[in-house]
Amino acid sequence: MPELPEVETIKNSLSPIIGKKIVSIKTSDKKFRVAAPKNFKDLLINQNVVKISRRSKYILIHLSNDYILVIHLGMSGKVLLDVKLKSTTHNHLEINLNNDATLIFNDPRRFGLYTAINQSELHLHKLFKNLGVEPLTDGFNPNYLYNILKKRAAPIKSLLMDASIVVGVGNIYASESLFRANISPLREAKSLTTAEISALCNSIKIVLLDAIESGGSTLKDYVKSTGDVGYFQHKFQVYGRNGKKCYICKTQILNNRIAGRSTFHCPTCQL
DNA sequence: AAGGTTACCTGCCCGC
DNA sequence: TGCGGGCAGGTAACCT
Repeated sequence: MPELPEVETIKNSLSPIIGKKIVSIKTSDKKFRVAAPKNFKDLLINQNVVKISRRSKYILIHLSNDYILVIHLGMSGKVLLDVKLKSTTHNHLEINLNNDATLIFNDPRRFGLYTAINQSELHLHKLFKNLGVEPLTDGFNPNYLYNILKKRAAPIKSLLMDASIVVGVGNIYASESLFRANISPLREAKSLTTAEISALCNSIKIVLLDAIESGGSTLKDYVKSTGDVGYFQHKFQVYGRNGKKCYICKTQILNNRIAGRSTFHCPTCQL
């Protein structure tokens, strides 16, 4: 489900659990691509939530024993605080806190994960050690991007979704950022001019910030931990608009498959 | 080594 | 109504 804006929105909505203590935990014991450690519950029980942060598309819930409850939502994951779902079939984590609140991690497709990692080992962990820069930091700038893109022949859109280059940009925001920078997603990365790279870098930041401000994008049933929906989907210029007219020039929006993913763009506005 | 393809899962929507 | 196919916001293992 979520890209950076959705994960950031969910993270922010979890602030009510800061300072609360974990009193009980129920897991589904269903198989995930990354298994939680055997002593997962022991690592969490009786610990206080110290703070909540985000790295890439991972939600990090920092505990008083220096362990971090790590949650990734994959394509279909949700994190809910005191919200009842129609079906609890895919609840994999139910965490009860000492204020009677319940945190739920629900994920039908199980492309996400939950685990506990010691704070001191996080940056060495296989899930984190190859992650690139955060797009909303100064480390993500035209110079950084140029030095990587100049050597690469892949379509620019594929590289925007490569988390070893820049994290958090998924299939929606890659298409939306390229539209706003007037760059075709099919372009060879190394063919981009420095001016185009600057525009793209800027577009990515603006689109992500705008989406965060809108509470993320709700496609099917994306909900914040409060159960509320996001609104950025109403601002999509190209994503999912295959065959519809470009809002700028009225040309039909195209859907191409790039590295196995649907990719939307306006062939007139984006060159 | 880079880039494309496939697999991992369930649910939903569409056409027959 | 039922079934099969295709698709879905992510990631990583695997092939050229």
